[in-house]
Amino acid sequence: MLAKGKIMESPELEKIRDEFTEIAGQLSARLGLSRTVGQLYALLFLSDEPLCLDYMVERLRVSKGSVSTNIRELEKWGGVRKVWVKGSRKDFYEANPDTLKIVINRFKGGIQERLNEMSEGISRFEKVVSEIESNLPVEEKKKAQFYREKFRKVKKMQALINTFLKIIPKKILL
Amino acid sequence: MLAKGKIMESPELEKIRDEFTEIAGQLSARLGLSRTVGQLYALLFLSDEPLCLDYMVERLRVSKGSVSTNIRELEKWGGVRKVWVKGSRKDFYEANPDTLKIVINRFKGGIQERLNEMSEGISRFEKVVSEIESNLPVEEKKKAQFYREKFRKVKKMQALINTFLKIIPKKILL
DNA sequence: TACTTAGTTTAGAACATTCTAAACGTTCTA
DNA sequence: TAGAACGTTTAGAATGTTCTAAACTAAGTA
Repeated sequence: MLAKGKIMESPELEKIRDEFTEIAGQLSARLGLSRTVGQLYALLFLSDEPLCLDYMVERLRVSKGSVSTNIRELEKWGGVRKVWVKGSRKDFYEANPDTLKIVINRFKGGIQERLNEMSEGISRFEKVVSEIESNLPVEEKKKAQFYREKFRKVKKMQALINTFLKIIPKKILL
Repeated sequence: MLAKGKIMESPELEKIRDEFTEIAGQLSARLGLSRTVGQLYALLFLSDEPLCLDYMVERLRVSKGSVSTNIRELEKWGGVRKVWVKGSRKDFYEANPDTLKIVINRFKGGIQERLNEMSEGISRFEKVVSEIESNLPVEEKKKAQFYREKFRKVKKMQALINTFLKIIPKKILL
């Protein structure tokens, strides 16, 4: 199953590895990823050699389909990469050791997407308000003004977050 | 329904408000909160007066139970606060205007909890490894060493994230 | 060509989350 | 004290996600 054939493991080390992957799985689930994604990454992170699908299936007791789907998900955002192991026609994977970078990039990407969605909405709203404002009765005009103010606040927040996201890598990575 | 009696609204402004809350709801859902929490906060954020449960029920077309539960969730982490409106025995709420602070605090808290869980695990693992290491066969000793190294890496990451979380408020808030 | 091996895709099962509707407990009012 | 007003709690419905099992595709091997 392993790249260079299976070796016997001490039950204690085996247990540590299982618990490690389990914790990573929970972490992953809490962060909005699937549990299996976290488990897979952890398993590879804690391995000194590339692993094949069947091995991961056996170790984590999950279905082959699930491993297949989730490992490709991981691959998509650079969490693991496929490696060649000569003498085998299986796919082997190894973890990208730069865990922090992976997490941060994914995280940044997600936030930025959301911010963009919000921005589109806000622009649209501002446009509508300026179009209708002159035709509103006094009371409503006040409300329109109030909305404007709020939209400005939201945009300011978005800008803050954006500049902040840009400085993250410098601050945290080395 | 409103604190000072209901006023007619222009349909355009009404539509903007509904879309605004909708977007906030989606944002909220993506960030791991319930959709309704986001909608409630957005509705209050965009209101120039405190709102009561029934009004929120009517505006968002969600059940009273859901509003009750979710507004208290929001209250718990400082997103909204209950205000007194004289002449009514209803509960009125207003949004904490410091949106960014709320989000960041919640976010920080969540991450820190997860880090602590991880830390506990890692400490336990390190203890076990050092206890059993001397009794392991050569091949396994190497693996134990390898595990140690990985644990050290994880701890280093945790430390980085922790110091980073501490500087967030200064960097982003004002 | 038939068989084996490996990975992918998919229909539906299992599960967790969040909602609704309704019952409920309190507090106020007449 | 009866009834209304209000918010809370809860059982179960609706929904969404992620898994499994099995069918499938592709590629190597005998």
